[in-house]
Amino acid sequence: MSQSTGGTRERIKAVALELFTEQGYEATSLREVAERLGVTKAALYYHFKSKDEIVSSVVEDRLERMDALIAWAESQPATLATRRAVIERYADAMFSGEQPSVMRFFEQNQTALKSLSAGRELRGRMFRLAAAVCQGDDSPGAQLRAVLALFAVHSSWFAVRTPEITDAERKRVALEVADELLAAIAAPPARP
Amino acid sequence: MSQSTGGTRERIKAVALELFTEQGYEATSLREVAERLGVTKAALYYHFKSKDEIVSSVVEDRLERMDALIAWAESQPATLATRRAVIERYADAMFSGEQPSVMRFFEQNQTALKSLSAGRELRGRMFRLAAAVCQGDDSPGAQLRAVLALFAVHSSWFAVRTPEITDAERKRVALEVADELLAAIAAPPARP
DNA sequence: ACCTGAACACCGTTCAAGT
DNA sequence: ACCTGAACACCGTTCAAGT
Repeated sequence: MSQSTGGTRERIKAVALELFTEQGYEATSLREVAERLGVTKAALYYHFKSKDEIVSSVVEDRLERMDALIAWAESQPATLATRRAVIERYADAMFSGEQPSVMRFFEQNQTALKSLSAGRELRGRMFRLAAAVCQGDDSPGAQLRAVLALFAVHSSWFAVRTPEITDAERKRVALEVADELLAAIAAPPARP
Repeated sequence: MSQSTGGTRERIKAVALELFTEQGYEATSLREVAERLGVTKAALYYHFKSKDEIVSSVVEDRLERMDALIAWAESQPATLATRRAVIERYADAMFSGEQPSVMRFFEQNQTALKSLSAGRELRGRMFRLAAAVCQGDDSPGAQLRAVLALFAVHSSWFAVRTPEITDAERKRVALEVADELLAAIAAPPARP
């Protein structure tokens, strides 16, 4: 509908995501992005308000997915089954569609993301999701286990150095380790 | 001995570490560092070859500690007791002396560190240490658990949001969770 | 040995101007 | 609506020059 900007806006997003992931956000200049598109640096500012805002648009989908997941997680009972389901859905989201590239970008640019609005939003969502995962047990141990269970999904992308391992295998092992961590979070007494 | 540079070099390191941690490496300009010291930007280049090299000098101690720990870890038998001892020593190093500030810098600047020589060195050491921790079991699950055990130490700094928790408590809970993860790494058959 | 002043190429951003 | 050219203040780095 409001897609009046032809394809240029999408092409900028794609090229920026690629370069930001390869070289890092700060290390990639808008001149490079513009050159790759055969366009002038100033042209980018017709489509985006700032460099920061290019990242926001890339990360948008992911933020929405996380919001949906958080809402769902918070609506479920605080049981082990819920915790496992949340992590599994998270892993599904991370390993599916075009999210893996966004994911690699995220891993590469954690620090830069801190000073970007989109980055702070993402970080906030991670903490809310972790809180939802350890819902019903707010002990330090539970908080740490919840965060590490989410990290297990992320880490499986780079921590496992076995050659020729498939994405499916990475996911399986991530969930296996996450499950162990979650099992040590206490479930509150069942409510009548 | 070769400490001919009075105290300026050390003052630069201290101020840079502080600002880099607060605002991030890329977001901190050398002008800010210089101004804080009442000195000109160019003066910094008398003491350091580049901005990058300021970080290297800050991270130097830590690299040496990690080298020592890796060497020790690799010389020990591949038992659960060793894995636990490595993580415990790692935690001790992270929680002691002036390392906590370097640690926070490290957490804040993971991405920037990737394009810095010092950062790549640190990352390399982390992987070697993880490999040493899961020595004797190179399955994907073991690799992931080893990395997460190290992460547990790091994460305890920010993942646990309980107010008024002490550093000692953070360390205790980190080691508790790490121990669980390590227990699931297989020990090779004992050698005669 | 220690530091300054001035210059360098590059950065993100703005804006009047063109089609 | 879409893009350019030229300018802005700022960045990291260099270097001749001062003490």
